[in-house]
Amino acid sequence: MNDMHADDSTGSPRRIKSIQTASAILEAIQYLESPTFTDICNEVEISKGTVHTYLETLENEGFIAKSGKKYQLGVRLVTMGESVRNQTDIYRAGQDEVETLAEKTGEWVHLTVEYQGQEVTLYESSGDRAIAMDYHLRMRESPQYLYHTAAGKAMLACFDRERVREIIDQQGFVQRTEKTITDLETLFDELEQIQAQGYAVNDEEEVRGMRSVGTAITGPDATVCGAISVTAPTSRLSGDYFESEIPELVMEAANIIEVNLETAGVQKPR
Amino acid sequence: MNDMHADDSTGSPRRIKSIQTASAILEAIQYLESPTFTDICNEVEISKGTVHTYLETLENEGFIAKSGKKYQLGVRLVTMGESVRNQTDIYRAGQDEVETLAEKTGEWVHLTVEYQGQEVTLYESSGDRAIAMDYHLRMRESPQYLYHTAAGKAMLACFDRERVREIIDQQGFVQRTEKTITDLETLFDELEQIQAQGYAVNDEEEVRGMRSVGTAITGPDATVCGAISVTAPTSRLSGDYFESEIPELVMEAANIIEVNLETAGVQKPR
DNA sequence: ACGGGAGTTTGGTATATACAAACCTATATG
DNA sequence: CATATAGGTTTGTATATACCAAACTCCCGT
Repeated sequence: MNDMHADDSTGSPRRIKSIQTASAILEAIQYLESPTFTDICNEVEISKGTVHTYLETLENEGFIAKSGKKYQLGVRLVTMGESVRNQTDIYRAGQDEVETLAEKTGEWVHLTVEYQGQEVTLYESSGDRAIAMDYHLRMRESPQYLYHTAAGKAMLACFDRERVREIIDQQGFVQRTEKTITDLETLFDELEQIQAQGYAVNDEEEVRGMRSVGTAITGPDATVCGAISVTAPTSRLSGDYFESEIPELVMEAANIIEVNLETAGVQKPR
Repeated sequence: MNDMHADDSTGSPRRIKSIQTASAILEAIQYLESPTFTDICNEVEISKGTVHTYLETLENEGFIAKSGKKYQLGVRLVTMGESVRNQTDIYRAGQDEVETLAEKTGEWVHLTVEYQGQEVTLYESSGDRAIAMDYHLRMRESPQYLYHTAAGKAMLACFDRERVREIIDQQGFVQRTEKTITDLETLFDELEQIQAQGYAVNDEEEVRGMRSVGTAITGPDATVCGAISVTAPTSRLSGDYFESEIPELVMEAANIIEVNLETAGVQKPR
């Protein structure tokens, strides 16, 4: 008695359609930066009147805010986002270590997690030599493809290969630079290597002139729960520094975070 | 229990009920920290089956995440929250100045905005002497009452007194310490004083042993768009330092942010 | 094995939703 | 100045859908 009205996606659990619609509208607003009413109508395929009602409601609930004629996501989401971070174990366990690593290296350090096949930045810290702010802004705002970054690849390397295949099947390969990985075979080869050496590198695969080194963080239950990475311009991140010193530091940091997670888990197992 | 067409304020706009319900569920999850299914059912007065459908949908959309039997807000909210901040003028215009001020003073510095009569922290930075981390965690996560904090009072002082009255009418006075303001008259008197001297202080009114100094930030259109404050233990924040040096620094920072806002507005007037 | 609490699925129905089209309201256009 | 046009809001209404209750499954403790 499974399929009655063979509908979309997995199985047929009931869903609240209005929430899906609201979600689409929020996504449109986030994507379009500061869209006007009609911008939103054009993005989502819903009648004007309906969109209007949704916007009214979302604004009333604090999910969006209207300033002048433009819509934006609302500050309530800042509060909620903060709440998520503080409840996420890896954030609490890793925040200090990210800062320490940023100070040691002087570069950008990111603490990320995987979410629905993409990479989300939970926390970041910049050392005193860190550059390319714009890029990092974008990175914080929107999820990234896992195969684009060192931290992402480090997490992929821990996943079941079947799962990796599913993620890629779903997303396809998006080429960002001439060095971006664009086929499964290359990716799988690299994942093997990452597993062997314990860390991943990103050699101008996402942004030209930028390299990074990342490694996965595993929780007490032995599953990956995130990754940490150092990012810097190729000019500074090269030679022995790139190939052994930084990887060493990154792995050390990951290790400390893992220990923190372990002890945190002991403190409140429930 | 509720009146049928409970339309607040303007006219009777249509609303999507499902979004309101979803919002209530999200709020419950945030409030209850890591509730189980039944916890949520008890918090919101909706039948089990319905709650189930909502949770399925919200999880599917990334607004919440289930780990084991517990529900939490989902990482999508982190991304969205970050996006809000980066699109908020005062955040972009003030971030650097907050950090500078934190370095200069060595204490906690907060950049906040008003939202529905409450105070939301957009950004914060801690100097090297900053303490009482727990308190600041809470502060970031949940909105605060404006009359509890220096930054909040600084904003209130810029509001129309009628608006202040409305906000208080709605919220009532919640006493946190023996120094908390608990009546309108005292509040209004203080607001006058704040307007006169250009900054507000919080003398252990929210947390015992903690003082702060804050001032409002006005945008190019001459409306308040936020506030900045310095917070430190009473032992360090006293005498001339408390009464003139720090206020001086805070007002200077606010001024710089206002200039940034001005020029930012000129750059892209759209 | 049994009871019961926790969570999930299902049927039916009241109603909330979403469309279309009418309706305003500014801003351009002739 | 009149008119056109796009941007935004409101309303009537058929129908999709959200909601409850109750049946059901699963899991845990005894």
